[in-house]
Amino acid sequence: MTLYDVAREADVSTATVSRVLHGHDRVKASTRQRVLDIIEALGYVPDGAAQSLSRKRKQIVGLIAVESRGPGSDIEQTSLLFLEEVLRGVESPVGDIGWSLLISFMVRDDTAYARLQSMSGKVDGLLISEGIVSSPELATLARRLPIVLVAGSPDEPNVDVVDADNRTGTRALVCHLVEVHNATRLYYVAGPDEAPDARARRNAFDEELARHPGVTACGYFEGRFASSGGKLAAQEILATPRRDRPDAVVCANDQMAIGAMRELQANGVAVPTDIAVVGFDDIYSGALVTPSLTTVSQPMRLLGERACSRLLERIADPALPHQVELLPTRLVIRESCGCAAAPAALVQDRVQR
Amino acid sequence: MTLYDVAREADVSTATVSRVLHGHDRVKASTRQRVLDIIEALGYVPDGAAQSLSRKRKQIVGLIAVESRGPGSDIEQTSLLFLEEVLRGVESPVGDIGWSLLISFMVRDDTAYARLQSMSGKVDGLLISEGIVSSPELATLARRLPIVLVAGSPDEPNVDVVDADNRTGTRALVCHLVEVHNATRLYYVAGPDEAPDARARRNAFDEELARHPGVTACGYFEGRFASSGGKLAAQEILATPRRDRPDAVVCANDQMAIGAMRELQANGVAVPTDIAVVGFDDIYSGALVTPSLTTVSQPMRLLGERACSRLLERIADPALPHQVELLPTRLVIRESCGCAAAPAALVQDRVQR
DNA sequence: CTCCTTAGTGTAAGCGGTTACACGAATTTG
DNA sequence: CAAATTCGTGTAACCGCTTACACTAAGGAG
Repeated sequence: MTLYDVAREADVSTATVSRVLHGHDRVKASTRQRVLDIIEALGYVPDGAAQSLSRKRKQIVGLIAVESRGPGSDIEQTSLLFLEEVLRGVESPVGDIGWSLLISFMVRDDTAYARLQSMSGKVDGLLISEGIVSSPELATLARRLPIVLVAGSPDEPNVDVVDADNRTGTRALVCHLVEVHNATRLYYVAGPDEAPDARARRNAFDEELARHPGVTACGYFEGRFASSGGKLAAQEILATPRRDRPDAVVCANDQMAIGAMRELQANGVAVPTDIAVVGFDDIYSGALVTPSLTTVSQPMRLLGERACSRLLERIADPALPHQVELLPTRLVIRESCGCAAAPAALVQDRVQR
Repeated sequence: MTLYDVAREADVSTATVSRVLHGHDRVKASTRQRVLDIIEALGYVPDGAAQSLSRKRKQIVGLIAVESRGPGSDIEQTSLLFLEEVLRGVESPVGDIGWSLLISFMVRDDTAYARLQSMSGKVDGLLISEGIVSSPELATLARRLPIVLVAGSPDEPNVDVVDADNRTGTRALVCHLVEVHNATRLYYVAGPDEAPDARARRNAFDEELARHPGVTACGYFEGRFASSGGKLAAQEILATPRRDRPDAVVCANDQMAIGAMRELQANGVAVPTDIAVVGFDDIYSGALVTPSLTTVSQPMRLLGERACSRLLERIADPALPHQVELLPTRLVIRESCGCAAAPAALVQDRVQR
């Protein structure tokens, strides 16, 4: 079932069928109708590969999702909830113009670059959700096709970056703990250092702390973004004498915050009375736990949407200057920071720069 | 940067380059090396569209995800958590053989069929996650390319179906409530009737009830799979006189169960003491709420994996007989059914058929 | 030393569309 | 009414890769 079959059947040339298919040129109404009828009758659908080849445009964008299977970070806990929202965001601009989305999960290993290469042959542009390949490799790729980093480190040349404003979000959160709840001893549960957003959040934590004399970081723990990491951090805290314990535990994501909170509670520490716990991401579960989790909300869907739009712009015009776009985050005050069980209203804080 | 450029540079024919690229034929070692060096130096990557066209195989499978934006079912609550796991399951067999995954979100509307058609031109086979198009349309599609229904109604001809065993799971759950907790008045919060799994669960609920004389369904509510639906159902229950209330509320998914539970609790009804509440799906949040949610776990990742493998098999051999495969579900007993806060161990119940 | 294999490589015909260009017919213009 | 447009359509090259087939050179068998 090809264009030729349709053309023969309708007794026209393939050019005419193609014209009918795309409404481009002027085709006599009667011819058009005849061709359309044949197409309908034959159930003809154009072959995407042939179209891509001929148009020199695949009309496909690729999305690389990181599949972290590292020890201590199982799938459920890591990127779950994050990817799906981003995905929907991405699909929206892509679908609007009739393009498609090719997705691939990759582990950060030595096969990643090869797989990326092969993927790069099948798409017009790439959305990479994190630094799964080294910087030089990325640069090589970027020379061949447009690349937008989603939540990546903003220091790559030749790529665009769209990210949530981890810095401002984290600082607002810390500021809230210090200024509203008078926390003076903060404990930080970080994400893996190779994740750019984990680094950004941790740096912002330090930065904000530096702005408040008398407030100290009384401990760090690298929890790898898994709830088990939060649990381990909590155990470390529980192992210290009561008076050396922090006032508040700031976690680089919600899963770890939930893990930490539960472990503290299971050992008789009241949250937030004894120790406050806060997270980052605003996952669905955060609103359900007791006490409900104070956190920072990332516009995940918007993240996907903006990244994809940017990519499409760049595909359309590769000469565009490269940009870094930071999307605003929003402080979500709930109970685990020590605030009263507030009405569902979400409070918006602002940090001074 | 095409195959021809490489061929010219290496002073061989395109055929030889192609052979080197795929290791198929015997190529002299020295030639091979020279070609590989040139490829490396030029950073050549084969064009996917051209390969697809030439091979008559796109090496791409499509996944259609339902995007329900209907009233009362926002995105977060509906398929969240479901899709992502399935996705990862699907990607695994696909990635193993170097194929790709094309994904599209679709709303069930009048454009769906057209979009599906267009998608069908870009892939070798389709994974459809629900009945987003009518049965005859599906049949037409299935005539042109292999289709596997993920969690679909098993009565389609010409398509394969892979689904979780909603029936057995639901029956085990109901059986548990009745036999262990002596529930006699059950209230059912259903999903939207157009969703095949919603229908399957509801039917199983009725079926199991019929097996227990003296046990009655004291109410139904269609909650559209959103937690707000659970809330509304709970309000309906709260509006009835205390003695007319159910012993247990069985929800077609966890989000609704959580919604119902919170609304009941907010109005002074103790769960599970006054009324038990159970769900379906075993989402991450279910373990975190208080009381923790008794539910049925679906092997979502396996679902994706099996569906995809089946599709690949069918693409390889279209003559294969069509099959329906039901994947086992697992009863997850926690607290919300009335069981004591058990150790983390998960209990496996079994229902007699 | 001829004939037959086999290794190694090239030629060129597709794969299924798109589209620049060409061309006759119909229509408009002066 | 001839010339200039405009309309409607066909011809065929091209997109980049794969692969059947053909061919040469070298090695082995008789």
